[in-house]
Amino acid sequence: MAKSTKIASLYNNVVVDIAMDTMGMRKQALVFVNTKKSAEVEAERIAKKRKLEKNSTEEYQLKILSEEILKVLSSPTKQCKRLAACVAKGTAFHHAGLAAKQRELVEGNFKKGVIRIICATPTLAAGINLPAFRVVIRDLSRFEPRRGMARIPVLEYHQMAGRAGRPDFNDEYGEAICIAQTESQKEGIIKKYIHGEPEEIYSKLAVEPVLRTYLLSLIASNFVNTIEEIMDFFGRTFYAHTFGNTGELESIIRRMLNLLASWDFIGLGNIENDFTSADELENDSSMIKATPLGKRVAQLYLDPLTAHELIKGIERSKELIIMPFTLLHLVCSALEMRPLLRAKTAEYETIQEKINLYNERMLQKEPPLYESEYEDFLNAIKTTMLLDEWIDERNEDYLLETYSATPGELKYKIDIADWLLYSCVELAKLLPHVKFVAECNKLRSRLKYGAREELLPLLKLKNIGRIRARKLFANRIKDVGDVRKADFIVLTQLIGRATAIDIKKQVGEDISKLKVKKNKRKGQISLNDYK
DNA sequence: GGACGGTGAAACTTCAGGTTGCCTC
DNA sequence: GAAGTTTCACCGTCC
Repeated sequence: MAKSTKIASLYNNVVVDIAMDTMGMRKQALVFVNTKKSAEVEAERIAKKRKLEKNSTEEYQLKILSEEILKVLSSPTKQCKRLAACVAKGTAFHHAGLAAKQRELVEGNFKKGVIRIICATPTLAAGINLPAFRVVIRDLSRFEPRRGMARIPVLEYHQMAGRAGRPDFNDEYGEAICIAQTESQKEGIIKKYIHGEPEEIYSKLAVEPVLRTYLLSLIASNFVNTIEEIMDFFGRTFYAHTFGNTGELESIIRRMLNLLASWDFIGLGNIENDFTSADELENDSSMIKATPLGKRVAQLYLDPLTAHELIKGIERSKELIIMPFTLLHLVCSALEMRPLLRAKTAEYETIQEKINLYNERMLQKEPPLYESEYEDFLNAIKTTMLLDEWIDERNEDYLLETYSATPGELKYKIDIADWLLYSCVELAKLLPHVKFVAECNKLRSRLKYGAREELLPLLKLKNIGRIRARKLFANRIKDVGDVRKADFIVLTQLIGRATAIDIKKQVGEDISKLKVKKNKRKGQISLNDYK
């Protein structure tokens, strides 16, 4: 049923008007925008206009939540402070740059009705089930690298608009609102998004990294072992179904087989490793098998090209001193790490200095200047610098200011780097390169905690992260043995009573035998208590 | 006259997201 | 392509 709603224009901004109107109805809204920055700015704009009743339950609830959000990281970033300030007014922004815990809090408290408005990038529409009475789609276009500003797909519009209405909360209907600046824009939106057909779904199989990954895993799992079987298999895929003609696919497959063979990931079934090109095969029914290396690559779900580059790096490292920076650079050069941080013109000098510093020891070679890959190379170095500073114990706030890398993005990069380093370990075991395995494992621990090497012994203890470990280390408690020897009072002063008891227990000391009495004043212990 | 603050136009900068692996000391 | 941010010129006010 068509229903028209008039919303008063009071704030000189359509989104703020709609948001205030929604809250006035005691309902909730989701606002979708096309950049992370816009999500933050829009949430702040609404928050500034929101007036809460003084000393109300709502104000109190939001204050508590706001404080919780601020405390998520040990040192709050500018982003944390902005989010906390918004939440104090019942609005929030939501995008992939948030710390995981903050996302959870925002989502959970929107579901509970504590947060009334969320301004979000499409993250929210994709996976999470967060319905709201109103959905405001402010931006229907988005910047795309080679195309400039492009209209978003109809399917994506449906994803967002579909969040409108909460039947569980007795909403009889929901409202999805698009913002148009002009009358002609309005007509365009109605034509494309309201009455238009969604796009066809197409197969991504012909994208080379996907194809070579599947090709290798099909061979490695012995699902297909001859060119005939391979062609037959791909002939029955959705890709072939959509495009009909498999001629193009077939030529790509043959090219991929040649590559896999030249990288030693596949070989002939009877005598392993004895062909370097699929063109050498006598016929299409020759038995093709994965080599042990190829099998491992397939098990790791690695793109064979990435695996090949990693292997080259591992081989190269045999003649070099392996350093954390060069290891990180090796994984940052992999396709899986993209999108990389973008090197800005003003940063070229600092980046160049890093390159000069490590140049001779780099596991990935520097491409020639002025070639198209050079920009990627600089971006990879900048991403490496971010991770290198992280393992040098820089905090999230510094990293956000220096690299514009939000806590959420940092976490994502760390996860992928960890997976690639794990892959390096597995590949290096097969090559074999023992020293490389050890260095990778050490680096993985440092990456996990964001700590220097000297803290690793302490980080093995549960409930000890980089902050507490650094405190202990600064007080000459440097490993498990030192923890065992350490005075309980000193430990308590450094990391708090509960954690002190906990880690003493972990190193095999039963603290209850130490007759520790709690002082009247909370958490404090006097010398007399410790006998 | 100079320091300071406010304002607005012009120039500049930046742009969503998030699968896979595993046993390990 | 457009939103958001930064920079800078300009103006008014105050001491």
